[in-house]
Amino acid sequence: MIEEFIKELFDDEDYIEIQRNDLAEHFNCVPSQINYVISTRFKPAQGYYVESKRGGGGHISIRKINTTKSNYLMHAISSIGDRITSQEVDIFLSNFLSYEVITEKEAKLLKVATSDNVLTVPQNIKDELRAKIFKNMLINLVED
Amino acid sequence: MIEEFIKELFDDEDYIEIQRNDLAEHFNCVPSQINYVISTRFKPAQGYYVESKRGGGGHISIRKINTTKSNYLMHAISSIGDRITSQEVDIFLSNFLSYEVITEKEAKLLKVATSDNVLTVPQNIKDELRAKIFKNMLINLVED
DNA sequence: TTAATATAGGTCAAAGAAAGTCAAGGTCAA
DNA sequence: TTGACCTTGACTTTCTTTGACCTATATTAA
Repeated sequence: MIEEFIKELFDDEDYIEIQRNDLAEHFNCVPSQINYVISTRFKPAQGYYVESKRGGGGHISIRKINTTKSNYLMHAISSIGDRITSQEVDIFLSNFLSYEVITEKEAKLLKVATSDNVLTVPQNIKDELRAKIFKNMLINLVED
Repeated sequence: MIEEFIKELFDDEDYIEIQRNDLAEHFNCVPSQINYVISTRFKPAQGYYVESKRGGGGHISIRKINTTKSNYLMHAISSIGDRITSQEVDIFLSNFLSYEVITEKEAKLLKVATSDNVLTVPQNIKDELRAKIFKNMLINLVED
């Protein structure tokens, strides 16, 4: 019941905040019951990220993480061949950004690490090296 | 609430002055509550520099400082020469992490993009390329 | 020019308000 | 009757609120 209740709270949003004691009272159970539900039903593996704060005004916040992001990235990675140009990287990045699978900061890191200016190696191996760096970095952005 | 209120006061400026008693009255709390908020939410580590003056016309001034993180990173960047080994990168990263100037995820990206496995170029230019990639990525982590 | 007074802000410790942990016991289906 | 899952509550940890008392600065009166 508590699990259901919390999930309904999301209602289109991907972030909610609850108060442990209030919820416990609402369900007429001990507060630690809430912890139990959260730790068994809202694990990262289930696609949730939980934070909390104690003391006055304290609360528990739960964020839905988009597991499809990982799938999206994995798909992109496998579609990249042995070589990639700087322009192609740009296209990937702008797609990733518009689908919000990576952050601005991460995009910048990816771009810089694969930019022509930085990769001062002979033309014939540049795109190959770029593909290696790019793919390996992306793999590390896939969440588990 | 008080934290929010103060942060909104900045509104493009990087310097504000508040009066402790006024603020306390506005929020209907004891004046020392203001001190509490300031000391927990506007620490130097959070990028703020606080000064105050007692007596008539007294006030508390808060200045947004260019986070020490940026300075720390800038310093690190300029200390890196034209070449760097993979082991040296590791040391930098573990320092960055312990000073919390970068996130785990960013550290992973930096490591991957500069790792020996990924940089498949001749030994003699490997450390040089690594330094270029590393420094350029770091520059993009410096916030403004 | 002092001395007194008013007007700020500072400190700290105690009490209060949440949330976290963990182990003991309960339930129930296989 | 055993194992997986759930419930409970005593105790702990973390964060916030409050108020009594302290210190610094400005203003005014003597």
